[in-house]
Parts: sequence; structure tokens; C-alpha cells
Amino acid sequence: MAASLPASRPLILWFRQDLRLNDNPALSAAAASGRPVIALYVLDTAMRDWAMGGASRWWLHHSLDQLGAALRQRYGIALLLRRGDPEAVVTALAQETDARAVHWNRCYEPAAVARDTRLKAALQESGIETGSHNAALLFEPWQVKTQAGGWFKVFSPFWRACRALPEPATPPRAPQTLTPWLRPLASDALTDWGLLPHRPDWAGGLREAWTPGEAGAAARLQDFLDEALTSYAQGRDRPDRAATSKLSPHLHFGEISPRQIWHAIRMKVDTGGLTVGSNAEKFLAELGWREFSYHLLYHFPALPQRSFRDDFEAFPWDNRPRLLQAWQQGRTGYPIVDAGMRELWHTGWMHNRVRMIVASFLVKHLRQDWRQGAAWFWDTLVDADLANNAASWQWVAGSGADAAPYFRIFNPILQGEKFDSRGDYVRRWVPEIAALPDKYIHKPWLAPDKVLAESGLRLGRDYPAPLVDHDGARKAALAAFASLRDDAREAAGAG
DNA sequence: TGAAATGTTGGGGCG
DNA sequence: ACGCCCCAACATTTC
Repeated sequence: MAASLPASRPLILWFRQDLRLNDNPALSAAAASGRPVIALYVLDTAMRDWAMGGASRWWLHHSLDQLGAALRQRYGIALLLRRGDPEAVVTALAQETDARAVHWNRCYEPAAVARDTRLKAALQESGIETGSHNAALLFEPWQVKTQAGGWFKVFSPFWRACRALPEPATPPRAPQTLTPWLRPLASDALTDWGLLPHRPDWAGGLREAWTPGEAGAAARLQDFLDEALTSYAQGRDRPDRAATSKLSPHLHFGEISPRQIWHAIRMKVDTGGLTVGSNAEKFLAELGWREFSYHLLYHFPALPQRSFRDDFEAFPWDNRPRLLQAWQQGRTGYPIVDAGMRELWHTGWMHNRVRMIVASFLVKHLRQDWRQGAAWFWDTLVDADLANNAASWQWVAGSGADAAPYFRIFNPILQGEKFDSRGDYVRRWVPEIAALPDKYIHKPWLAPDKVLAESGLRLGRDYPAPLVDHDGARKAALAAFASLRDDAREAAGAG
């Protein structure tokens, strides 16, 4: 009877990286409160480090568009859009509307944690109730502990510990009703935020490749379950096949939760038997790597800026913008590397196997600082995610937790021949060498003149000669690594 | 979630 | 027939 008194003070439901209605604990809490709800998204224009990159902004625009439509259709609630320093915007809105409570789902980036902690204290100080919920992770970073009570620095024991915890709860569906707050509020228009590229509009490839939003995420998951899961363990390494889930950007923006994925997989395994089982295990472990990245970032907040292994701070990087730029533009002369970089530029995404290859190439063959690579990925990936990006780059560089040892240097030719054996992937993204026979598709510079001529390819003109020699670059990288070790030994000896 | 260098073995060509 | 050498093919070690 008293549940929806018009005079009841409102609850602010603050959307952040949880742009969905289903399995959204903050939204469920808002519904359960019975209070009128103000749905808010704040564009953070005050952020200094790690402001959203171009590809992410494109995605955000469409995801907010979808969320706004869903809120309106389902609940008759408008998504209020404001920009500025989120702390100030939320505080001001709470005062403006005499809000009784503010609810949100947690973010785990160090700056967001600090901000939310301050905001929570300030709101409570003014007698406003706050609620923060977990919508983004299977397990909270502080929940997973070693025997000794510390945090994990190695993946396998981390994931084992996760699996020993109670399974994540079954994700609830979106609540039936939310009570709208009827007083009109000034809102920005989404188009005013300039999130979409213009002059030039480089987003054509993104539009072809993606459907941002909760419905798009659900469709993507269903497609993966139907088409790719049963051969995931093998197929996931093949960039020439559509064998991965491509859920990463949806996960980043919270259009789907890892809990929803976990349970969808579980249902599939229960009905599908063993062939699904081992593949599902492999896929769940990928969710595990995501959890591990968040675990690392939470407990080592400098992860995006600083090498996890201290000795790596002394690594003799070869700071040469020309090399970095050739890598960014996909003009290294190594087809598998260039294909990956061009896929990234065109679609805002790159196959995971190829990410490892291009990252290894930048850090080891070109000896450019992993932070340069991380910054480029940050700007160009639609799934750019601070925890995943920092942890993964450090993993490849060898500077991270449980990282690949530095001497593990991918051979871009062998990797290409192994995982893109017929060259389909390379031909798609590096069309100028498409006419080369399979034998030379991953090493055009070894093709005899006759073959080059028949393929209509002038090496060094139509397609670059290799930027560096593989064997020489490999040896140089190993030497640089050795110098790091010697420095450490010397320092220890001197100390 | 590598690759290259080095070591070992065994079949077969050949004098 | 026998020993020698060559060199795949595979295993181990090293970076």
C-alpha cells in the first residue's frame, strides 16, 4: 500500500560498467526498495589516466543507447545522462532530488575504488544510504586467499582456490517492475557527448563486427554455445576460424555478467556430456584469467604503470618511435603480426592467439616498452579493460605475475604456420600478399623472385620487407634480458 | 599459452 | 659381412 508513495524520496541507480538489466544486483536492490528510481550514467570527463579510448567510446555510445531504450520500454524509466567528475555529479544529483539512497555495482580500477570509497563516506555523512554490489566478477578479489591469507601471484593455484569456493549464485532475471521518478530532470543528449567518430568516421568496421548492448551480448553467447564451444579447446587458437566467444567487450561494459556465462556453460555441460566438459573447462579458465587479472590489479594497483617484477624497471627498452609506428600500422613485414594489427584497427578486436604474437613481437623483437603496446591497445580495442590489458601485457613481456619467461620468444613465422596454416587469416587482413602460395604466405621475403613476380608482389613496395631479422632480433632480446640479470646480480653483490 | 641448440639413436647406403 | 658415416627423427637441455 505504501510502497510507491509519490512523495517517497528516490533512489539513484548509478550505472557504470554494468550496462544491463538482468543479473544486475544494484538494479535488483533498487526494485526491492520500492522507491522511485532515477537511473543515471555519468560520463567521466575528469579522468586523467586511462580515459576511455576511441573504440571504447564508440561502444559506450551504442551500449548506452541500448540500455536507455531497454529501461524506457521495460520500466518506463529514462536514463539520465550527465557528465563531469562523477563524484561531484552524483553528490549534486542526490541533493537536487533529495535522494534517500544511491546504489551501484562495484568497479575495481584503483582510481574508481578510491573515488567510490570517498563518495560512499560523503553520502553517508549526509545521511544518504549507499549500496555497492558485485556484478562484474565471479569472486571478489579479496575473497580469494592463499593458505597464508595473502593474495595469489600464480594463476593455477589461484584458479584452484576459486573452484574450491562455493559456486557463484544463479543469476536472477531482471525485476518485473521499477517505479519511475516522475519529476523531470535535466539530461544531456547522448549525441552531445561526441562519443562517435566523425571526420573521419572510422567506425565502419566496428559497425559490421559488433552489436553492442545486452541483447547483442546474449545473442553472442548463444551463438558461441551453439557453434563453437564443443571444439573450443582446439579451435580457440585458430585466428582463421570463428572459434572464440568474442564476449570480451560485452563483459567489459557489463552487458553480460561472468555469472550468466558461467551458468549458461554449466547448463550446457549438464545436458551435453563430456565432449562439452573439457572444452567448457578450458573456456571457464579464460574467465578465470579475467578474474586473476582483477585480483592482481586490486592487490597491486600500480599494475598498469609499473612492472610487477621490480627488476624489469631497469630493462633497456629501445625507444624508437619508427618501430612502434610500423607495428601500430601493421607494416612490420611479418604477415601474422601485420594481419593482427590491421584486424585490431579495422574491428576494434584481435584474436587472442594473435594478441600474444603481436605483443611478443613488439616487446621482444622490437624491444619497445610494454606500456607503449598497452597504450595502443587501450585506444583501439573495443574490449579495452584496465585489469586485463595491464596483466596481459605484463604476462607477455615477462615482467608480470606468473608471466611467460622472457626467453619464450614467439617465432612469428612458425606461429603463423602453426595456427593459420593455410594463410586464410593473413590473406583476409593483408590482401596485398594474398596471391602468394601457402608456402610463402608467412615469409614473403623467402619467396623466389619468380614466385613474387607471379604473385604480382614487389617486396619493399607493395608490402614491406621484414622490419627486423627474426634471428638477430631474438638474439638481441636475449642479450638485453641477460643484461638485466647481470645488473640484478651486480646490485645484489654490491649491496 | 616456445624455440633453438644440442644430444641420442637407429636405419640404411656404401665401400 | 662388416664397419663407417650420414642424417632423419626424436629427446633433452638451454635460452
